[in-house]
Amino acid sequence: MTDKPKREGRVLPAVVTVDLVIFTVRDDALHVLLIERGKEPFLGSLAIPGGHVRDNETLDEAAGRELSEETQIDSEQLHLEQLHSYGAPGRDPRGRVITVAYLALGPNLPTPMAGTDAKAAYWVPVDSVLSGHNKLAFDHADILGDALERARSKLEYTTVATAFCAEPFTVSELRRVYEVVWGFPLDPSNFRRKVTRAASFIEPTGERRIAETGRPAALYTRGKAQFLSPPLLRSIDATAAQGTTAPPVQQ
Amino acid sequence: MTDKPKREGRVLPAVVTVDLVIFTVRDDALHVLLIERGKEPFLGSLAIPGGHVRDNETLDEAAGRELSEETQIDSEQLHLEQLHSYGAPGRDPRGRVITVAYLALGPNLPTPMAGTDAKAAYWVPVDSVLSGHNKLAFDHADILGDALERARSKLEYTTVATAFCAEPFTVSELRRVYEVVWGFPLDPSNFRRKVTRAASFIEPTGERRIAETGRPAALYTRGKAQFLSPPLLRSIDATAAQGTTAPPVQQ
DNA sequence: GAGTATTTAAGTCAATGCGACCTTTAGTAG
DNA sequence: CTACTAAAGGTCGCATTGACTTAAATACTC
Repeated sequence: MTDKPKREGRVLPAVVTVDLVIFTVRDDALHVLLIERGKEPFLGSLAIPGGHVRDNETLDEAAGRELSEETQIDSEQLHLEQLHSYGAPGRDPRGRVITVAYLALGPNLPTPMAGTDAKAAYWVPVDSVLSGHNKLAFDHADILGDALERARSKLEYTTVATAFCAEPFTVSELRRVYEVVWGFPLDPSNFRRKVTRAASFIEPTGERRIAETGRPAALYTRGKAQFLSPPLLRSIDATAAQGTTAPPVQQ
Repeated sequence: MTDKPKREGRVLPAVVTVDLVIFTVRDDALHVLLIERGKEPFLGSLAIPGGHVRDNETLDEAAGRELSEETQIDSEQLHLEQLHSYGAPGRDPRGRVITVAYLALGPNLPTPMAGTDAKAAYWVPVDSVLSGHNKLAFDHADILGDALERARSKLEYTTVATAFCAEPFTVSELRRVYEVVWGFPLDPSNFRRKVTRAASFIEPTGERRIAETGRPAALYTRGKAQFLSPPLLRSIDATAAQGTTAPPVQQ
């Protein structure tokens, strides 16, 4: 609705941006793409990438454009969804800025070497940010926290975990995604039973991958299912678990 | 991020609004609060209520303010959460308007007789809108559809269903909420077993309500639990069920 | 080539949760 | 007192899951 009279002069025209929390799994840890700010405010601070929405594009298109600018990856390859909007009056010292945050998930991506912007970009382990010595700019720590919880819960009842895997992938690689995002180990056998019996979660290719050691693993591609029913729940007592580094791998 | 240069003149200052999808259960059907628009565009059309975000308030505060303006109800009583943001270029013919949609759930509310605005407001059955002969203004039909799906899925894994019930309430009233929102009947006995054994979903008051007929029902208040674990899933085959009127009550 | 290490894959079993269905309880109406 | 109604509680079988064990397939070592 937009038909309120602009009485009291309190109605605001605002700047609208999109910010992206881009997650990937590398080195058995969840990483987020951060940029180093090149200007005030928060010059030199780390921040999640983003940019202005242009006047001829939808919010989703703006997010997709920023994503490919930052990662130089075909944004079709990545999972991208709107997360939440943030618009507290003081969140940007320059004025009223409403940002629509997006969550992107992708397989181990190349380090983006200075994208279209001259900003330096890095993959940073998420838990090193959250246990944060170097604080993020603006309210980006809140956004990152919300994105992490969204990702964790989406792994429970959807099939998005496959977005973290480059095709083809093995069941162990998929399990490693769950372990790294949730922060605790899963039983390999029960996990295999769950994902292979779930309808259209993963599809066998018939191929096998010869590992350096151990039995060759069967390869799979993403199935067409979007949801996991019944869900794969984080165990109730493990809900308190925190940390996003590699969980203690059971030896 | 807000540090992009305004090159190309394509960066837009936009109008930001909040729109509210307010659901309640009355007469065994899910209803949504709609207003009749008093000015162009879409003069005379039905729309979900909303208004501009003011320059000194957060998005949540703007939503809460609009909610109490429209319903004249203490917004503390209602469940209110951000739903999604909509900002397609053409969604408002007057210019670029980004709206942050909120979802509100409440017990059977009074019909708001012309709130602070002179607009007429009505409770309308949701399925009569969706099977829609009278189309909603703007992209409000999309917003309503997203809100309905959000409400349906939130009933599965959270305890928000109690937000539809005025305290104290009975198990049957709570079950009726699920049936009306999901659109199909539930087994009364299994539902009772589920909600009474779930930790802190509902708390018995010790009181009973004498009905016109049948055994008196025990009364409950909302428990402190926010999540339902394990969730109460819509049955898999019933996922295709549609409609939000009263499901066929098993006689 | 036999044995070991390692990882994948499959199987077992008890406990839990749930759908379907039935029985009992506590009130009203006649 | 009897019929009726809705609440409340119980039973039983099936599917899923967690914990654990066993088998299979490869590389490496001696």
